[in-house]
Amino acid sequence: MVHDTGFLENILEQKQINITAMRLLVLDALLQHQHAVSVNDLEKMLQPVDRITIYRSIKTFEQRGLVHFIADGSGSDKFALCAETCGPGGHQDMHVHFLCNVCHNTLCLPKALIPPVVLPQGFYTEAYELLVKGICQSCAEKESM
Amino acid sequence: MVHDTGFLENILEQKQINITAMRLLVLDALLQHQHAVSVNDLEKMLQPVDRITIYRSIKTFEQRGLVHFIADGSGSDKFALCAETCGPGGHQDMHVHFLCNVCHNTLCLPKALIPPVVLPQGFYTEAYELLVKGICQSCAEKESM
DNA sequence: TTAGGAATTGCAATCGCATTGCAAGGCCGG
DNA sequence: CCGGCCTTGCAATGCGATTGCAATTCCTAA
Repeated sequence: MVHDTGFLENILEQKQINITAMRLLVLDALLQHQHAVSVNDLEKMLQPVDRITIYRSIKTFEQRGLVHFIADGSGSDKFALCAETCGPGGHQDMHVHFLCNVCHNTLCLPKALIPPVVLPQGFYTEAYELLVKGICQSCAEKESM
Repeated sequence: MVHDTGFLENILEQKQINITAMRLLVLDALLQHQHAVSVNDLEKMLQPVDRITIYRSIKTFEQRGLVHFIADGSGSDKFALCAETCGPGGHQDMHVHFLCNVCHNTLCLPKALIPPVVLPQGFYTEAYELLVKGICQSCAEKESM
């Protein structure tokens, strides 16, 4: 673990998630990434930890509003830490997700707001998700060298 | 088949897709839906046709720019007919996809344009996809009765 | 401190979607 | 009619994810 245990426990407590050794490990691994990760990514990082435990930890995190799922069309689910305003009642991560065509990482761009979209008459919006594909900052820098 | 064979053949020819009996059946089934469909949907409609054939027909259609895939987070891939400007070179379906929380259908809203999104410095956009979740026109009407 | 119960974890099995390999069939040009 | 290519069908496989169940851990209460 690279993060302080107390720090991690605080995060779980704030979201009303029972503290367990496994969950601390999973959260610690999540915090080490700037980008969205898959269960496979976590499994590799956490070596002997059972895949199923990771799935269930993530599911619990999702239900309590600590992480949100991202469908980036890669075939496997990805997830990332939520904004602090998310909770058991629901998510409010209606921000941009960016999928880099070079490094294939998916990352959250919470600062890129999605402009309101005008839908045809009779449609009601409850949530939305914008997936932008292109070249991320990090890869763009490497290419220009 | 509910559509005229000549009509269907024209569509395939325009996209440079070889005409076969199976592909006419699949295309015919696709044209019967206003919303995006899954391979499962098609399999039910086309009864004795092998699932693998449907997968491969769709894949061919996708490569030739006749249909585009939609990831709506439902777990299974969906696809819908493309705009006419799509071709083997690539797709230009950067329109809104709407997932109804009531009937769970996904539909294309080509007329709802996506406003330009301002990304952080250093990010380059190549494509984007907006998935809006809510209540579709048809379900909204039923609920208000 | 200990007993009991709820929550969590691990293993095995299973499910669903999708893909691949390979052989058979159909189609077309020569 | 023959030969080759594209397409199709079946079987097997891969992979991500889920579920059932038993074992374990954790927490609380006596």
